[in-house]
Amino acid sequence: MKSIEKAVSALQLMVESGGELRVGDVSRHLKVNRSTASRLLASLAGGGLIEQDPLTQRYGPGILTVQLAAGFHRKFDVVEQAQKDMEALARETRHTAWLGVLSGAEVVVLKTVRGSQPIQFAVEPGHRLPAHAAAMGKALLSLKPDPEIRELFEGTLAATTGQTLHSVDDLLRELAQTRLRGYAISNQELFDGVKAVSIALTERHKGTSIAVSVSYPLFALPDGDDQPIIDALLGFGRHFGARIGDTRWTR
Amino acid sequence: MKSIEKAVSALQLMVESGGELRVGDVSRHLKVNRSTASRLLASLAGGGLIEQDPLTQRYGPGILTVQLAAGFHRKFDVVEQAQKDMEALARETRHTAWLGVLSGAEVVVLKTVRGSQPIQFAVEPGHRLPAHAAAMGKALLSLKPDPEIRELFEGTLAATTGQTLHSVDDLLRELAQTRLRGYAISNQELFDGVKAVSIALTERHKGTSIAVSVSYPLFALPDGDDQPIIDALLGFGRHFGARIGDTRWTR
DNA sequence: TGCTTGTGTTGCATATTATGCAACATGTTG
DNA sequence: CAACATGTTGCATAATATGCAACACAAGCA
Repeated sequence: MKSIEKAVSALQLMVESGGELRVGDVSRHLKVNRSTASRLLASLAGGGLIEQDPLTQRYGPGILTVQLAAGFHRKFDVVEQAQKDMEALARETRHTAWLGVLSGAEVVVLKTVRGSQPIQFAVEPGHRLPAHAAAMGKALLSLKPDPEIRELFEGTLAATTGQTLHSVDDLLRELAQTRLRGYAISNQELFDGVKAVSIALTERHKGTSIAVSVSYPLFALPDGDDQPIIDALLGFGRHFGARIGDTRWTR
Repeated sequence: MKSIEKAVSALQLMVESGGELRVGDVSRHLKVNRSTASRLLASLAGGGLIEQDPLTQRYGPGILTVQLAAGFHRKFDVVEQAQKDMEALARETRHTAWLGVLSGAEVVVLKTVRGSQPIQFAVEPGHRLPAHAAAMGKALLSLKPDPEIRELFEGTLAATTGQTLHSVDDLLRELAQTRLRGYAISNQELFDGVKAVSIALTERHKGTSIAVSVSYPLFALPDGDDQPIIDALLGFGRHFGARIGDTRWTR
């Protein structure tokens, strides 16, 4: 059903463009005539999925997206439940706490809670990070069997810093270590000068998995001792994991 | 572009069904063959707009909806800004504070802040209310010229209680009063035994309008004196309206 | 177990419809 | 004012969405 696939591509484009689309943008990126793009957007707008600003003629997300997202959050209501525990985690570590889920080979950030340190790294909810470079990504990938990982990452892995892993074999080795270690580490593999640790939790009944991480700039730990942060994260895992019925913490 | 319109209809159906859809549901409600419904949903799922639970085969909202909704909220970032003032409003009145926007002839609830009274009326964000029966709806409709209202409400108005207005003429009279009064009232027109008052605010630069209301059960005011609540709401309007550049409060 | 029923997915021929072209309308820039 | 960019509409043609079966699978039941 090609026209629907094009429509979804247009929506992805809308996200990438920061929530605003013009007919010309769709025409160019989807390589269709302007007329087609115009009709495509008009159809999406008809049902309220997107809305056209009467003045600028630009299209933006519609109310229907909010209603759909509410349904998504109901499925992942752990996100709401995690709020208080994440605040405690951010307070204890003084650094940003993250929560995300896997989407293909990327991690989608669903929530961030900033710590008390003056300089903090954080992104807006909805942002995507390459799973093989982010600590949350590794934590979530470590739940999957190796063959599935290979399928997901065919080809080379995109590098964002000099530390980024760039072969699937390296990634698989790293995931094996992660499983033994019990938590994932990203040492400047996503942002230079920033380290992060993460654990993944699975809701027993729903089967959905989330990752929670803490990120911290290296200069904030002159002695390089991040054990307190890891302990805090594992403490969070015990508390919150037990609450949502994660198989790892409840027996 | 009929196939896209069908896809959007399916998404609306998903919202109405509480965030879960099966192929059969789409087939029935859209009156298409199961094969068509199956391919339609598969196409939507391809781009991540919706997701299929591998176990139950049911479709639910995908991560893309969250990202799109984030874009929507950026457009209506008043919703975030209003949080603290709404909390103050709910605290002061001890009743639920609501925030919503107009979508056709309905109000979409974007946020509710519950008051301290033991019994509270509130709905989940994303819920739709008939605009002609809700106080927020009347407040928002009162911004529009009469002819536009007539166009929006052709036919009779659906009644949810015995008090609901059921002719467009009644509604127009009510809206005229609302404009003079400065705030809208819904006296048990939406829920029996529940009254609500509301004001609408318009962001000067963006031109987007929101409504904020306070709802309260009649038994909570034995003497029927709701002037304190109205005063609190108007106070909110002055504070928050000035902050977002509403033309009514800033001169 | 064997039978029935309900449901989701795929191959195929046909008819619906999505597409590019062109033209027009409108707004923007130099 | 000219030149350009952009959004929208009518129309003929090519692309594709659709229903019909048939199949696969699971659940309920005698």
